Amino acid sequence: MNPPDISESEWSVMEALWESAPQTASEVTKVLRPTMGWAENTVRTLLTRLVEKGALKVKENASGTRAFTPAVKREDCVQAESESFMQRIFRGAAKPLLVHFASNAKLTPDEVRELKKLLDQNTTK
Amino acid sequence: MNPPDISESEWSVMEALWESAPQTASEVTKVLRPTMGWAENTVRTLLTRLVEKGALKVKENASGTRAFTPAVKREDCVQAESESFMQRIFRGAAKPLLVHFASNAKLTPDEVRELKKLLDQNTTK
DNA sequence: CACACTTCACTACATTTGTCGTGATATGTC
DNA sequence: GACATATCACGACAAATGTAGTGAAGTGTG
Repeated sequence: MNPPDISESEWSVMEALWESAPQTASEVTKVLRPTMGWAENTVRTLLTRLVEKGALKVKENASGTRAFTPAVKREDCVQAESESFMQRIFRGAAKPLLVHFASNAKLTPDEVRELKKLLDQNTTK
Repeated sequence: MNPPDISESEWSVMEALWESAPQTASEVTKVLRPTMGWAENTVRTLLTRLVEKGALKVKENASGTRAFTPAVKREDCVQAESESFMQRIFRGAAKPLLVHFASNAKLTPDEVRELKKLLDQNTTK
């Protein structure tokens, strides 16, 4: 039910597929090679592991090649990672976390306005 | 210069020592056993690894036993972990991160007020 | 059809992490 | 001084991660 654990390298692969899916192994490789510099087999290994973990689904097309599609929603994974990060580093407390990032971030006045609005909704909700 | 990578289990050990230092291995064990259920040797291994990584310093006292003290500041480690988390999950962008946590957190009106103030300072700074 | 190229399934192998166990040493207690 | 205890340094070992190589099998091309 919960999104599976996705390692750092695997996360890059997932991003490529959340961005656009389905994609074959070679397609994903083409996308990631510039940034990651990975050999195609490396990408294939990551894809296989992600399928085993249930994070991806494979679809075999007519010509026998396979394409990969996310089986979990990005938002769910973000949620899970965020939760675990907050636990680990901020002892589960949202406020210190927000304080940390709100103090360190460089934001435009517009973004600040938007965030303040979100915070207001938070209160009233 | 940069804080070393600190794994999840290791982080618990660091927390114990940031909380109070110096402490001997047995003291740290006593602190962590209830929550973690670790054998003393497990704690010792983690301590040793943290020393190797340069996250802890050892001080041998008169009686030959050793006590551990953080060699890196918690704030610096939090900073590093936060940065890498933001990179990984939010592609380095602070705003979506803040949106995520601001939307999901349960905050008291007071906390909301405080955060809004922080955001304002952010703008003017 | 024979060969080159693509796609895969397997295997491999070093590191890091999580969890200890063993055996030597040092110390406090009778 | 002999024994129970506490403390350490080392070694162990499985699972997860990062990063590929090999060899078989399918496919398009002359």
